[in-house]
Amino acid sequence: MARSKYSPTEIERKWQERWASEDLYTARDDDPRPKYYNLAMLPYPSGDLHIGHWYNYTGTDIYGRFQRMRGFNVMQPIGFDAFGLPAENAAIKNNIQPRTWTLENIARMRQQLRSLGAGWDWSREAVTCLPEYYTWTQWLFLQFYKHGLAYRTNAPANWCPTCNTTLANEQVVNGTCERCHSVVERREIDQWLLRITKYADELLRYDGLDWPEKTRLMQTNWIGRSEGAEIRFIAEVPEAKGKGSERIEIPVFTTRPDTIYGVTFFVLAPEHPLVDRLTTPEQRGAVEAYLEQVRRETEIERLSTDESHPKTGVPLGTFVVNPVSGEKVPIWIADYVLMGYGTGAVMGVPAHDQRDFEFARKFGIPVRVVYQDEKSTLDGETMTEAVTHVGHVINSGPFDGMPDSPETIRAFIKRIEEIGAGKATVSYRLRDWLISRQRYWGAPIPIVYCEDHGAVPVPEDQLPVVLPDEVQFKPTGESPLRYVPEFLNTTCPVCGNPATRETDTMDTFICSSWYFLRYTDPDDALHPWTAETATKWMPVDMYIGGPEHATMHLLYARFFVKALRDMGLLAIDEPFTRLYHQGMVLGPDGQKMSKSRGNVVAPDDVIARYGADAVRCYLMFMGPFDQGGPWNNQGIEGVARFLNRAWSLLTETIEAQTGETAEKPQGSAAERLRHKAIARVTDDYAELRFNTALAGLMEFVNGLNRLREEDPAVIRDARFLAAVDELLVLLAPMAPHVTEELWHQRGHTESIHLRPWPEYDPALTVDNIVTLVVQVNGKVRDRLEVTPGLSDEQARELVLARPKVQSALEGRAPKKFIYVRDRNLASVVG
RNA sequence: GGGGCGGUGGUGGAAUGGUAGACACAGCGGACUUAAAAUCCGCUUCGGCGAAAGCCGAGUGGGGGUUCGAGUCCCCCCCGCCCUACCA
Repeated sequence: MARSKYSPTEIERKWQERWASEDLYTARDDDPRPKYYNLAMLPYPSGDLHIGHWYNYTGTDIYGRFQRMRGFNVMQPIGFDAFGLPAENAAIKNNIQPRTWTLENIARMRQQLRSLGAGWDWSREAVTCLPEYYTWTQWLFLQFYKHGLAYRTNAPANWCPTCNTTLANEQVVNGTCERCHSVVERREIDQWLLRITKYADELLRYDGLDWPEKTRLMQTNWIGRSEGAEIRFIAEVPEAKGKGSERIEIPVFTTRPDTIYGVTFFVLAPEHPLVDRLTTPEQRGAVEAYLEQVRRETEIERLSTDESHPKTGVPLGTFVVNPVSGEKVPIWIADYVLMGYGTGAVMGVPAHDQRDFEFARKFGIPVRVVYQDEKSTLDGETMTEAVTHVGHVINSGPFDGMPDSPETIRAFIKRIEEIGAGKATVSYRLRDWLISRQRYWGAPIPIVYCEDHGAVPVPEDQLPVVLPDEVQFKPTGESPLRYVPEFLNTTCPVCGNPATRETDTMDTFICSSWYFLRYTDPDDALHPWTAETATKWMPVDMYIGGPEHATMHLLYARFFVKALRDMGLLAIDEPFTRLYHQGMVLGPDGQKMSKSRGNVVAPDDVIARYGADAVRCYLMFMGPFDQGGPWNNQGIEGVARFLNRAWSLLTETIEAQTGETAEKPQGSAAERLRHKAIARVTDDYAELRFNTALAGLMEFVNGLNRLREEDPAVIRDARFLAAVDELLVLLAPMAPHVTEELWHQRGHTESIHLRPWPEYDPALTVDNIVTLVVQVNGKVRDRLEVTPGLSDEQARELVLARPKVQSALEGRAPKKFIYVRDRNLASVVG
């Protein structure tokens, strides 16, 4: 018998073209079915789609296809996050325009994205580096500015000396640049920030979000909300020449105002603005030496992997007065106090804070206990570590005897407020979002500087501020745009006098903070999105991407949506209703893939050899989708074999249809296999358990082949044919090309991907003979074939009559008999 | 230091408190073939007994507990990975 052979390459090309020409995956805004916005994180166009992209997009696509078959109007767009540093680095290295480099990469990656056979809605594609996109990025910046959410300030910035640019806190990893790993320095620079801190509290709420616990926790920790008090200590400025002494108040932030009687010293961050004024002439030399040391050592220390850095510091020679106890304690500076958190000043309570304790012990500062345990064993002289929560208050005047509790803290705050020394307050770890980049390849910040009018926003009708193509890349530390006179020089929108443009560009995370909105209507030339379609499609129902974006992109996008809502531009609170993180595909050696290890698997090669369907299936079969796993070159062979077996089963069954049907006993077995497969596979798809879904489909195929072995004529039984048809439908999300091909060979003219998802009959998922497992005293001792659903009495009688059960009981009478009908299990205790 | 995830055959991994190892990979044996590839069939947790069907024992990082029954739940310990890190 001449049989067609499964040759994926041909089939896949054919169907990809056909789907494109029929707009099969173009989501219509006026479709009456319920919408489903199925989103994958958009790629950066680095040049080639790597296996991680394939993994992410295969899972996303399978899920989208499943939802489409379940009756949803699925919108599954794709685009490119196309601004960013690599384009500029490539420009410098290869003497090619960043724009050219990027667009060429995009062209190549579009082909690769197509070769995956995913149901992308290409009509909605967005490319963030094109003026029709970034004009709206700039417009959004102006809205943030208008609403007081964008501001410019001179503040210390993370500076990467190699990339010659500032970095956001999120881009600093272990004190080094996340991209080039140079040690990050601190510099004072004028820069733009977005006021994300205004939304800190709301960002801590995840109402209605189906997000991984881990990701929510990471965001919560990143935001780092601490309740406490701001307390003003009073310092005396040393007498300057010709002036008398002066008293100034220095606020500290503390979460433990209840330990204020335990303060034995006071510490400022080295960068604190009052350090200079509070240094006595005697200490000036030592202080300046220390400041120099901190500047030199901080970054090196941050690099060191030492668990605890030894505490360093130096006294200023001046003192502060504790506003509650009236006591005078010395002021120090130390680099364990950070200018960027709280107020940059802390009250030192060594007995009850471990960092303060280490500092005090090192410099011989007294340790005063203000919380005592029941047995009064705490002694400031002898204790070896700080004790944070214990017993009751002592040495604290009117507060003595109060327990370690939130009420006690409130009592202290009340007292502090009464004497006018401070107030209850909340501090966050989260800082405002620094968005200025001294780089060329990004969206220009639409601001003009005028001598008379300062920073003036570019009028909206003059957008976009177009990025010029011809620039020189010089390692100056400034944006190359500064050296393009046609760009730099302009006129003030207010007075018309000569003015200069802002030459910094925006952090690319801005571009990716709203792209999911642009997808809802990417052709709108008059708005960033159309209210009506955005309302229809948002929020995103399922968002799939890597967990590494937890504290950056995913937090920024939430902030954007909340801010835009408050500006009246959106009517939703959250962008992504359900979030899912795929795992990582490792090299065959179980290690992270990297060029230096030589364990990189190139998707294009594998597809050329096995076809996209096999690659898709294998990626999903490797392990749980959220865990990933090592790539195994033999593993994909197994999956390819499975697709071949399915192909043969299908083509042979189709060919065997002669018009005559055969009613065979195996037909009803085929029907049961079919209903069981539907039940199992549907659940697995819904929970993104693609590995077990595929295992279920393999069992389905193996089962049908076994029936065929028993009686080859079964393939003309209508129930067998129905089972084989169902196999195609169930496999379609995973292997879209081969199933489409066979579906048409089967005689259908409409795409299999528009089929409704099948239902199953629970009654038909039950076998008519089941194995009853018998445990005696907890050990499996016997198995017997029975019809399901025996009564307790029937089961008891059958089981106790079994010789193996008898011998296991060794003549004892059964004390207890448990029959679990649903589990087909009996347990005898004797 | 803090937080999270995980530890199951030679390998990747299955397993609503109910037959541990589904489904695959690799391996071994066999069929087909002049031969090989491909394909198909069988075996494959470990130890012991048996000619075999099979039987007995152990077994999910280690120790304890709850339960008729624990990979799964509880307590203690060990190991690995990821994130985070002087946040007052």
